Amino acid sequence: MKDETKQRIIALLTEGRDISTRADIESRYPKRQLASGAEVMRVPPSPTGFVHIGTIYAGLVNERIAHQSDGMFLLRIEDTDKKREVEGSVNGIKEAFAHFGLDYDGGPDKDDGYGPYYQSQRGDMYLAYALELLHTGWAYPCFATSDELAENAKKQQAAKVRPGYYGQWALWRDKSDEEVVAALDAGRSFVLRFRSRGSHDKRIQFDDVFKGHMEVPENDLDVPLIKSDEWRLPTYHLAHIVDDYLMGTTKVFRSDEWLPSTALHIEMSQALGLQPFNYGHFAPISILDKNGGGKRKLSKRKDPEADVSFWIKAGYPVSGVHAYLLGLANSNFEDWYRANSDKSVLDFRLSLDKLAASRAPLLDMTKLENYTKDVIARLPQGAFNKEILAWADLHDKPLFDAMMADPEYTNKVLAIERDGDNPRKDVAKWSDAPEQFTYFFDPLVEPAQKNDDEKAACSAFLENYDHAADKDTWFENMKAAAESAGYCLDRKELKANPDKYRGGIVDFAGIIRLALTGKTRTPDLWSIMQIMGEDRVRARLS
RNA sequence: GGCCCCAUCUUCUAACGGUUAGGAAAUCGGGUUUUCAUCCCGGCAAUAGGAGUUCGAUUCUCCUUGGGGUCACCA
Repeated sequence: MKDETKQRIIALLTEGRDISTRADIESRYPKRQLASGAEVMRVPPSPTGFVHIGTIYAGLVNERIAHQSDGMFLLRIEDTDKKREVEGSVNGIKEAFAHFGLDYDGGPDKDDGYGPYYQSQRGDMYLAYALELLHTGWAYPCFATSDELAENAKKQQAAKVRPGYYGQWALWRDKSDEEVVAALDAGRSFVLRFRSRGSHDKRIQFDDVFKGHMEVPENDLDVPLIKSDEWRLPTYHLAHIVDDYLMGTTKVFRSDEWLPSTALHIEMSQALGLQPFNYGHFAPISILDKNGGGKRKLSKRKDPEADVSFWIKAGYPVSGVHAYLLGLANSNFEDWYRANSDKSVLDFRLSLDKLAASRAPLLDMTKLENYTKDVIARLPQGAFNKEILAWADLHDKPLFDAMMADPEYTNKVLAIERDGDNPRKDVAKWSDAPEQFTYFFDPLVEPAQKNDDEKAACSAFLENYDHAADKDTWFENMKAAAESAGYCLDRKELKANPDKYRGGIVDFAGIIRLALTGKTRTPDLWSIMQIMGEDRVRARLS
């Protein structure tokens, strides 16, 4: 291609804008001054909808590796596809990162000197590198229409050859200068494509942080570098190379879907005279298909738990989520967690060699709740109250109002059986609050309908009830009530003559519990009654 | 279809080539708590299949099967 033609292409790409040279740009982004061993990690979500829990997982891993090594953690918004962009997504990303405690050192609205962290604001930089590639013969314009591309693919399918834009199938790779000029004259739109020098028959090697030594075919795809749209933004491939180079990324962690394009990214690095990145590919979190189809990637459509706003609304405590995710990343976390119950989960040191996430781990909400229950049980009372109230304020106004109406009573309610070495573990997420506490608040409780047996049991209980009694005496009283109502106090006796009794003390207590709370599983009855007060107890049982 | 990744209990996983294949979650059973939980103890449960290398294979090699990814002007 003649220089003159290249100049025309450049003029069209830049639309008269003054594009800095690569040297200029690189002088503005000097190498970061960091201690040796410090890692610069990043997570690059695209603002195309809600935030995926996998992004939080990747974010946590990258953030831990960065900050454990006194390095930097960056959040880069990959918004090069303006058509797919969804309004408000960036806010969602920022909120989700804030919610899950992923503090980035560089990111949207937080420039550490290596920004901007919106790719759409870095267009000129990508162009500078793209133009260099054009000059050095590593790029060329392609005027193919989508119809032509589709026809190409059809032919390849018919010929049973490997699909893709490469070699002889690269329509515009070897066009003459005249043909390019003609297309330019006709005003046809074009993309700038990479001119690969690789061969599918040859193999290249690289070391993956997680998967170890890899050997794959060389890239030979002439992928688009710069799109034909009005913004002239780059595709992911170019943006990744340029950004991670300028931002000083030391390790590129990404999900497995990027593995096949790693050969391309290595070739592109070489085309720009750069050292290829240190890549690490991990399997994305998946979920068990409800229709029995087996494991699959967590899908935004079918699985509400893929969306972090589900997690936030449900009110899973952040450190419990951290614990679960850390356990997914490093299986030795569980042992550490048990041995260090007094420490913050973020004191755990994540190790890369154990993060051999080879298979897609299944999201296990039950195991997650096992962690969150424990985390909540360990929470200081003040923090617990604050979280419950905050959740209720947002999601259960009646409960919130009832709680606020009598703070002293509410404090007692929320503190029930949370002290001591073995606190209750009834609450796995803040949205469990209504189920656990609503029954304490009169305005929210429907009077229980009692059958004759229940009525008899309740009145027997009340006859023997002494609100001022201590727990032991209270229990003696309950036993007396049970006996008078026809319940057996002795297990063996009950087992021997089950027909002689209405049931055991367990059954009697169960009736009282149900009448008092409407539930079969609650904290200790005496404690509940002490908190509720005599009037309320008598009202509910009569 | 080509290429690539992956394969241990139901789930998450551990095991320098030598272990009764370990732990955790779930589940089941027992115990403590004269109620509910907590807590403690125990049970059930796996190396996808087939060759090969080796004294010895979950571990290394190959094949088969199965799952996933990719081959877009999406990232």
